[in-house]
Amino acid sequence: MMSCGTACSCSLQMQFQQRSSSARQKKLPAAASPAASRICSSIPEHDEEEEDSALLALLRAHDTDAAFALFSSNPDLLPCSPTTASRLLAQLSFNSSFSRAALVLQRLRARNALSLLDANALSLAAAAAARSGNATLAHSLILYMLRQGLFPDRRAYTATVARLSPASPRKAVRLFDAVLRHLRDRGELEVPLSCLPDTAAFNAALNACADAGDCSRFRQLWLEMQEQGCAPDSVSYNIFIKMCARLGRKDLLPRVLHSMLSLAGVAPCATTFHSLVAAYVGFGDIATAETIVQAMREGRKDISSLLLLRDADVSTTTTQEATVDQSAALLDDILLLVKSTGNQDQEVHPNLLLPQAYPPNARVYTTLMKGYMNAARIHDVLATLRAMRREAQTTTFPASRPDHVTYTAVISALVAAGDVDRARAVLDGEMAADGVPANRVTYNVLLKGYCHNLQMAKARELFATMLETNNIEPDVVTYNTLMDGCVLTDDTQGALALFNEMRSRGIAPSTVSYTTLMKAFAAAGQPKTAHKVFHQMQSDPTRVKVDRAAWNMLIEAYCRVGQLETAKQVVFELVPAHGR
DNA sequence: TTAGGGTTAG
Repeated sequence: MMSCGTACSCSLQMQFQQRSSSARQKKLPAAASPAASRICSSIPEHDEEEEDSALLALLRAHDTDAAFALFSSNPDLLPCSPTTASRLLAQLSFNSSFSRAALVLQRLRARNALSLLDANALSLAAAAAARSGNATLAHSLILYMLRQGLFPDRRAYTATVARLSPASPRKAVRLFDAVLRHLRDRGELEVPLSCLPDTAAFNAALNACADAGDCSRFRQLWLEMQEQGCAPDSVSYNIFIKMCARLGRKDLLPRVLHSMLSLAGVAPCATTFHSLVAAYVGFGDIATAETIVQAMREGRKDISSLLLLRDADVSTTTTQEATVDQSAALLDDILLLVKSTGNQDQEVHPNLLLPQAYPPNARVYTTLMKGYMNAARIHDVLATLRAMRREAQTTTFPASRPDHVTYTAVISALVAAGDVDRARAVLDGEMAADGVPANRVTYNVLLKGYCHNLQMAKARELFATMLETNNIEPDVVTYNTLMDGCVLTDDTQGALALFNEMRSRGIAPSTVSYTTLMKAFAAAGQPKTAHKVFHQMQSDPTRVKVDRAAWNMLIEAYCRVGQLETAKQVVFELVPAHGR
């Protein structure tokens, strides 16, 4: 665990801090740096020292709140010693809301004083930034540390890679690579143990590769982690399943489970089966997903051989699928490698059993429901809900009790099937009876149902219930949905009013909000107003991305009223912007 | 510290 800087009892941490401060000294002698002299000239010297020691005293007394109060009450106050600055940031990052730590960083940066911070404080800040959802800041902090020759703690870069991955998986992979390179370049003896990657760190990077669809890097990392003594665990294998799913390698799924059981000796976890069900659902193979869920309900331990046998049956009866992408073929290699590095004495058992039973939980069932929904099998969605409630009541599998996500999935399926009344009945009926509260997403789905059914009065009534009776704050999706409802009912002014209401609530419009508002004006035959909205989107301070749909909407607005020349001009404007 | 169910446009 990273030290918060308050105790420093761990000798390794001490060693680490000493090393990093000597590195800093080499780079930036505090007295000679122009930044430092500027800071010193802005405040009388004795005051600065006094304030610094007052701050340090509070921090040493573990009164982080008081220290922050002192810091924030005086905008000119800047900790001038590395100890105070690092300690302030470390303690705020460790046990306070991140916005406080961010303020300290902001002020230090504005005064060019980031070099006061030691590796421990920067690592804690990066981890806190990642935890609070600020992936960009966490990313910059880790890169800054690398540039300064400091070693980020593994928890810091693991959290950062994980937080970057969903939106920018390639960036996440690059960051992890940069960290590995940095560690390698410094030689192992110098690197503090807490900075070396562990299985969790590699898992975060593997997951980023899976998100990026980067099979070849995935394979390298899989090998590299083992070279570094980090054995893949069940999470690694779950990510492997996800990678197979992304690359269309349905054929590998039974082999992954088999390899983990027989050759690597890794016990699956509940999520392994969830991942498998999700993968099969993604392939549209509901029958196999059902087989797994049914086997889980029966408490069977032979799921691995069940899948292998099923796979063998299917291969003989169906023609081979389209040729496998070359990079995806690398995954075969990994399974072979598992074989060669695994326990050679252990016999490959065709009827390998799971170490325990894995009863299905609400997540597994909800994933199966998604499969039914995709196949428009609404009766099976409802049957699954009934089965879950029955199972939970008979207490065989309390984990299968439907929760708010399950109910939202059911309501979503009913809405997709065009049955809003039934969807509403689930909200007021089963959901209420089970004491499962609806959340914003549930309401958003139902609102979409009413809007698509052109029942705007009902939509507005539900919107009011959501806000007033249940105190659920709307979000940008809520407003986009309602605005779209207005467009569908030719209510241009209504759409505009909602757009403004959203902004007055402090909710930032998204690209979809702008496009929907443009759609309203386009439908009303007002291309110029649509164009104004487009300009607003381009100059939005929250920097929404003007995407293809927005350009298309603008072109359509002019085409609708027969202004083809203006539409052409827009196209010419678009062409250089998109390089076509 | 990593995986894994539910929502918005064109």
